[in-house]
Amino acid sequence: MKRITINDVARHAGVSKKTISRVLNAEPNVSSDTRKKVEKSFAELGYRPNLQARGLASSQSFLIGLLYPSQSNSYVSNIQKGALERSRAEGFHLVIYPEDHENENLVNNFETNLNSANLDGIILTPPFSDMTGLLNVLKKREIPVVRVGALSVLDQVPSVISNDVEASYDMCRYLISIGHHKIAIIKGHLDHGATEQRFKGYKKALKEAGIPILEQYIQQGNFSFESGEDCARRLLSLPSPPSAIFASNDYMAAGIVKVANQKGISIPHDLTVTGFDNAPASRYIWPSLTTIKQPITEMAIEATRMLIRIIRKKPLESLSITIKNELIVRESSAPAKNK
Amino acid sequence: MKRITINDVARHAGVSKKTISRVLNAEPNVSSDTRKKVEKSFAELGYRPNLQARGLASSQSFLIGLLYPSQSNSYVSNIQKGALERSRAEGFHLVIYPEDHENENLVNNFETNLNSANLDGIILTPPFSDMTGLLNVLKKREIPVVRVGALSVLDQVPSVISNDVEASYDMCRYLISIGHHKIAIIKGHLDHGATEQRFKGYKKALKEAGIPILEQYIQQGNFSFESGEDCARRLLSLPSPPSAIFASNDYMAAGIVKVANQKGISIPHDLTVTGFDNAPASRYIWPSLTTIKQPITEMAIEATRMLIRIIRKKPLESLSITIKNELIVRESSAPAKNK
DNA sequence: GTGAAAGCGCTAACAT
DNA sequence: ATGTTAGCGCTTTCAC
Repeated sequence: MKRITINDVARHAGVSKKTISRVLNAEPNVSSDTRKKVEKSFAELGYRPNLQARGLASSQSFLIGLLYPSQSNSYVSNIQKGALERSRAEGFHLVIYPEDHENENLVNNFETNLNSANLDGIILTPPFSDMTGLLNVLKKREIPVVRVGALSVLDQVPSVISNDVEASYDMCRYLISIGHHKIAIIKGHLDHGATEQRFKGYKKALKEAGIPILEQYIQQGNFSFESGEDCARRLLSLPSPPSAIFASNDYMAAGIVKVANQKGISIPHDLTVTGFDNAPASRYIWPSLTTIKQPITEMAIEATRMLIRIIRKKPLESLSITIKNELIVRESSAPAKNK
Repeated sequence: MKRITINDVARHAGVSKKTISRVLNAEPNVSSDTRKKVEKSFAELGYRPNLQARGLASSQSFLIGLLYPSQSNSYVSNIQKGALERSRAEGFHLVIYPEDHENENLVNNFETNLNSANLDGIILTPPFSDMTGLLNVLKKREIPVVRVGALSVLDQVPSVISNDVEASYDMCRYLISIGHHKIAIIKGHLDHGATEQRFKGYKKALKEAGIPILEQYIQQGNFSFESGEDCARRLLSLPSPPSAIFASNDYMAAGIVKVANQKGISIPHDLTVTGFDNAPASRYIWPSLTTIKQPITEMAIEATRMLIRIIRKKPLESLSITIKNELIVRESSAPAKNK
């Protein structure tokens, strides 16, 4: 089966190659008659342009790269979902690059990809969104970049974020509103920017409500299930244990639930537990977790839309877009008991 | 920053374009002296070949497509992981195509991708691995394909599978070995091929052990958490409830755990629950689930390896490769109580 | 509004 | 073992 090329279409439609190309690229200066004729030929011949050839001639690739940490989870699936939705709609293909963010050679490795694939643009997810070394290389090579979930605001590098401080503030406000005063927090991994943000929201909400922030109610976790268990054990053996524990992610919250179950502490009757992220597991454990749903897919859609605008050299409406998080109340939280 | 091309390298190394090309493609007939000289020039100039140009000249794309169902989960992440590991090592890029498997236009949509991206080969995951319509199109276009987790054995279309019948047989053998006779099963979604396979293993193990297969111990679920809850409620209100329930996936098993917890039935003391898939949630719920770990990443690695061999027109050792599943015993199973 | 010519960076086929 | 020539399928440039 011989491949149909632009020449075949040109012959079939009785016009020049260039006119076909114009139709293909939606360029102006084609009469609507000609355009129709050409489109008819496309259909009749079953013509599909060759990406490689277009790419070579126009130094494009129609490929968008997605860089994300290799030990990934549901966050990444949702990012992929969003990025694909837009790329596909605009005729781009999505090429995925999981990388170990602790790898020394990260920038080098990734540059090799860049060069060989000739990516038209790149979407960065955390923690890559804040790696200045990487961003500098990308900037020097003038490759369009959009950052998702970045912490720092950088001139010239567009980003799409959600507000973790606000979300965590909302969560704590909710806990306070249902009568909790003894609210503990389990913090996340120190390397992760979100950790500090989520802690900020906690402090803000408590301070505003006039609740003292107690050292013993602040535990350092690392986002793992096991660290959630450890911190929960410490919190629950305190002389005056908290009535609510806010874990900085769902896996740690799941660890709390396990420890509580083992100790015969009933959730939410005796203890309220909340998480963050709306991980799939948050639905499957019992009781299901009250948590924060980040608009991950939506963020990726928006990021991809922005990226394609940059690739096409169209102006951006705004350099940074914030999408709201959502509080999801499930079974693991209930009003504090009056004592 | 001007792009370094093969011409620059040729000039720099004092050889012809073609020789550079030979070194690039690891072709024979280059003296090791020349090869070294060229490689030195590569390094000094920072030369990186252009994918588009190579592709156009050799009608390749160095792109491998991964087709998977869009409502995907941890299965897909693991497939991606494996496929990437191999593709990357061999200089291919992975382009992802989530598609709705119930979409009527699937084959057409996907053909458009094929045409425009010029994929060198395609990896099919369930349920696409068994779609004959799709396979026929791919065959007609002579595009290399490898199927992961396919049920049917097809001539000429290589596949990498794991043995669900055997895994489910192993699971039931394990339950029997720790003293369970009253073993119920919750079946999966009827459209899913794995459902029947997993049921077969169950029947085989019970039959072999001389345990009668009781109608009331066989429940029809659909792989969802909620269907697990429903089936569990029915099973646990039976006059003679089972001492062990084998759910055909982890989400349904999580549903059983929830219902048992609500009813005050202690797992594994009063009831053993097992799942299938080793989904992340199986670790996070309490008690954690005894389950089957499918070698998903390994399957994808193997599939990609095979695919690249086909692309390179090297012979395949075998048309179908089977990788063993693994039984993971966690907290949700315990010996049956003697009554 | 349309077309002709040149060339993107590389490899295939054929020399030598 | 190495080089020459042509051309992959398209876009760019510039002409009409």
